[in-house]
Amino acid sequence: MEKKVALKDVAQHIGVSVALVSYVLNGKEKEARVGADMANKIRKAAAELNYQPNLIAKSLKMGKTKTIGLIVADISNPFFSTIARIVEDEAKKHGYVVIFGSSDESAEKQLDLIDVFSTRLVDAFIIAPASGTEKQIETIVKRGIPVVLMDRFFPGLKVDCVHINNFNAAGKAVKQLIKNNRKRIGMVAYDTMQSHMQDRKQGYKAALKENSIRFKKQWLVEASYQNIEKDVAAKLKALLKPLQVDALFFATNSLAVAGLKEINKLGIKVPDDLAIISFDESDAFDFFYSPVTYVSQSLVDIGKEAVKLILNRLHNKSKKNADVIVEARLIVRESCGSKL
Amino acid sequence: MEKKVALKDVAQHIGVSVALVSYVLNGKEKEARVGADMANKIRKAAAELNYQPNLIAKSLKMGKTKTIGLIVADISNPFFSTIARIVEDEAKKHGYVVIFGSSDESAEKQLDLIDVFSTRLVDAFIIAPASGTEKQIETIVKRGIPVVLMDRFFPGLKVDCVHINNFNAAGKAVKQLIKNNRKRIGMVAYDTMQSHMQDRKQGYKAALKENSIRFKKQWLVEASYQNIEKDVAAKLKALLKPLQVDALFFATNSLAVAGLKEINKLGIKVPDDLAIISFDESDAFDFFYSPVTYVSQSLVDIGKEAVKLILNRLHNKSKKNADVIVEARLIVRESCGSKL
DNA sequence: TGTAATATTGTAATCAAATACAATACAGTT
DNA sequence: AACTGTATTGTATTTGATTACAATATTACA
Repeated sequence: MEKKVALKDVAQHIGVSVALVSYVLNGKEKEARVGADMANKIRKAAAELNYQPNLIAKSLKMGKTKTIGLIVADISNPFFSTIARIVEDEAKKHGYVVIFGSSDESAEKQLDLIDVFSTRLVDAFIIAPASGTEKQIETIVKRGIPVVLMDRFFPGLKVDCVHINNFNAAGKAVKQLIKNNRKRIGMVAYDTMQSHMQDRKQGYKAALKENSIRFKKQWLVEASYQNIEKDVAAKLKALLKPLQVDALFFATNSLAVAGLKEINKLGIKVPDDLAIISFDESDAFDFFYSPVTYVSQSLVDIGKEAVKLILNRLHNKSKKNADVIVEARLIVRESCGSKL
Repeated sequence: MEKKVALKDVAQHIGVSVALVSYVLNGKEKEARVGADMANKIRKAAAELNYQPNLIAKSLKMGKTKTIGLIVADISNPFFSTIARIVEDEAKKHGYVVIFGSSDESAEKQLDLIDVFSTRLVDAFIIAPASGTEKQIETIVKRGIPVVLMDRFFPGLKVDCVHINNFNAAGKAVKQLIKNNRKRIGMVAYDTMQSHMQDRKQGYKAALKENSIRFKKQWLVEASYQNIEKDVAAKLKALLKPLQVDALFFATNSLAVAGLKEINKLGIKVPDDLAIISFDESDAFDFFYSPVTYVSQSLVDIGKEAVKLILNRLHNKSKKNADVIVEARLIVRESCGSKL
């Protein structure tokens, strides 16, 4: 096990002060007026000794860690891991590294993660906030640490955020079902107050109303995040046996995957008996016997925009808070039925 | 923006030295023989001021960052993101945080990540190594930094690793196909020298041989990781049109997803025309019209064991290198056909 | 040659925390 | 009262790097 070589070692190796080495290796020879031959000698020595700066020491001195804390509901969910990958790539381009944490939609766990990341002095946060964590986000902002919310946000809270227009997206989906002559349209959502979910529900209801379809309470199936499988299975069964709707709109891919399994189990035929539209993508949607129509959010855009906003904050280029709306489009396939 | 409160602030607040505060807050009052009332006063002050230790400073002093660097091929791949989640949870239990990076199976990118993580002084690495990176791993070991390889490993290299027995697992899958009367069994794999892939191919060939089936070169379809989609589509088409096999064994879920799409496109019926078995899981497998039989690796075990091995190393509890074999079992469903 | 101006390089403080060692205080003993 | 021993608390160094400022060397010019 070789010991690490530090600035001091490089300096001693050629008999100069650490200051010089630091200046040269940071490209500040000009400002520090270091002689050209000295500079070369230093660079050569650093290379010879294979000097690697200690970023921890640098962080301590500079007060910056070049680290972004990413907090999502669950990194194993493809929706978030895909975003994570984009964030990773974008962050790397600018010398940042990402540490991640999964909140499981729990406010408590999220607070824990924020604390842990804070004591590690992450330079910024990118968060898909759990329900009821507005105060947590506010605290981060107050501390002067850049934050970007994604996927969800808190109306009224002054923070940068990136998300789609959930109200419209849901509306688009529901209108497509209506266009295909469906009149009794159910929705499967999470029972959370989070803005994105509320907006999807509102968008769904508004689309019904706009088309003079009277919303029925039992059409809205709400599952808890903590046990999707069981909740969806049980509550959906109640709605589908006997069949009280002719179409279903799923608020997320996880809900859809759970729901489609139950639909298969009940032997309901898509789209003839029941038309389907979901939010987000899934490999499963491509292989369902009736390829699933879905609202596609550009995860690439979400990830890229999130990092862009964070970098703007970090470089003080932004004044007031940004609210970036990312595109969402309906990918129409068999599952939503057809006009006739 | 409030300034951070440091040890010094707490000390000044009650007029004592930082040493005392440090001892007390680290639970070393006994060793340092700090008076009981003093200790209480300090704890109270720390709480009042909401003191949060600066882990960066601590890391510098202690030479430990309580951080694990996780390097996988692609964090957006559910196989790896699922493991990442397990690693995250296990690591958190022990006060560790995870930073991640995706190598895209590129040796160069992987080296980059290792360098970046090294300068940040991660305490340990968990890596699913890209092809041809044995030297990189060796270097880490030489530097005395704990590493655990997962999913893949390098025969002969002395490092801790966690993986399934790929040879046997592949054999099990192929034998199942043979049991179901398939005689012309193809395999779709990656064209890499990585041990896990080689073992799967060898297991496949051995199973054929053991059953007196003569392997034909064209049965083995090899795709490059860089463009799965096109490679699989093109090469599989060559094998399936006209149909030269009556069964296909996919070496990973990504390959299977790409392959199944092509199979659908070609209108080949599973399992009647073609029986299917894949490695790993996927939501897609559940929804394919003929539910896909697959080799299930326990990702939970892989993740947990990886962290366990790392912690052992970090606590010097381990002497020689461990080689943990995780269970893999065949989940038999429709796609692999039946006996008659 | 003396002095000012400029070019180079070194010194030392700083970041926040840990800790070896020093220092002081106080009680008990003779 | 002087001394020893233990109980408490403080001082100062260390970690590796950055950087303001000080110091020295060199060159230019009168």
